[in-house]
Amino acid sequence: MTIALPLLTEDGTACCGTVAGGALESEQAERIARVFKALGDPTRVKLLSLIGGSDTGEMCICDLTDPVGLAQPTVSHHMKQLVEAGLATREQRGKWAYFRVVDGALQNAARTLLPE
Amino acid sequence: MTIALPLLTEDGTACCGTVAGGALESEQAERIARVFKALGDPTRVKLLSLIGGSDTGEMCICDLTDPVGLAQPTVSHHMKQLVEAGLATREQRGKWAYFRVVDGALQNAARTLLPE
DNA sequence: TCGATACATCGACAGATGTCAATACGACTG
DNA sequence: CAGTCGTATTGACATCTGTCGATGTATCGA
Repeated sequence: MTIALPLLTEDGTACCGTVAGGALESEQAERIARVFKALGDPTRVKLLSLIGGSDTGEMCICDLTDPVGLAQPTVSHHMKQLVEAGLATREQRGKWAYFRVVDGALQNAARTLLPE
Repeated sequence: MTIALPLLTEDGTACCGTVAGGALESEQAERIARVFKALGDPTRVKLLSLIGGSDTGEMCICDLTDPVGLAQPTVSHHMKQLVEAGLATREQRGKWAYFRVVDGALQNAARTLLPE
């Protein structure tokens, strides 16, 4: 199964820019910043760690509201941010929406901070 | 219950041992988010890549305003954010303020995203 | 000493962000 | 079908953020 890599561009040449690898084009900087912006909120960091640390690897909103101590709409809002950043996926099963951490997404984000 | 949470494990100190309470989790989540918040702006990502990719490894504000296309106070503001996040250092030499990327800071940030 | 240069800070502003209550929507259940 | 449950959306609000012009501060050169 192939997963979209939010940090990588489609064109082969200017692909894979890293923060540590020299001057970045604006487009690459924006792409990189978009992911880290999603990681720039303590609630979202906690949400990702909760989901990724769960035994099944997936959690629904109702299981997340209590640990983070925020209202349901707020948690829903944060999860939407994470999904749009390519860090989480949403799957509806019955009444529940199950969220997972996208496999490899955090590794890809980390890679943009390391020297090439 | 103690879970190995890649995002919440401290690199050196007080790692994942006795205190896996919620309060400590929040504190670590905040510390992690603070760094990524600084990386969550395309201008700051570009600034870091410019400085880190320069031949001397350091640049002054006057050399940074043109590449990012923003006014001097704005660049100064962004560099302050990066310094406060621990990602850059500032050194005054004569009229100029030279900024460097903190050695190992990006690697440490990356490590908080990787599995233990 | 005077002017120029490099930078930080201030004040202001528009826009983004995090939060919640209220509400709407969809799916199950009786 | 009616009601309940889990989520998403909306609207509202306070706060934060990015940006710039104007101004203050320190340093250097003439």
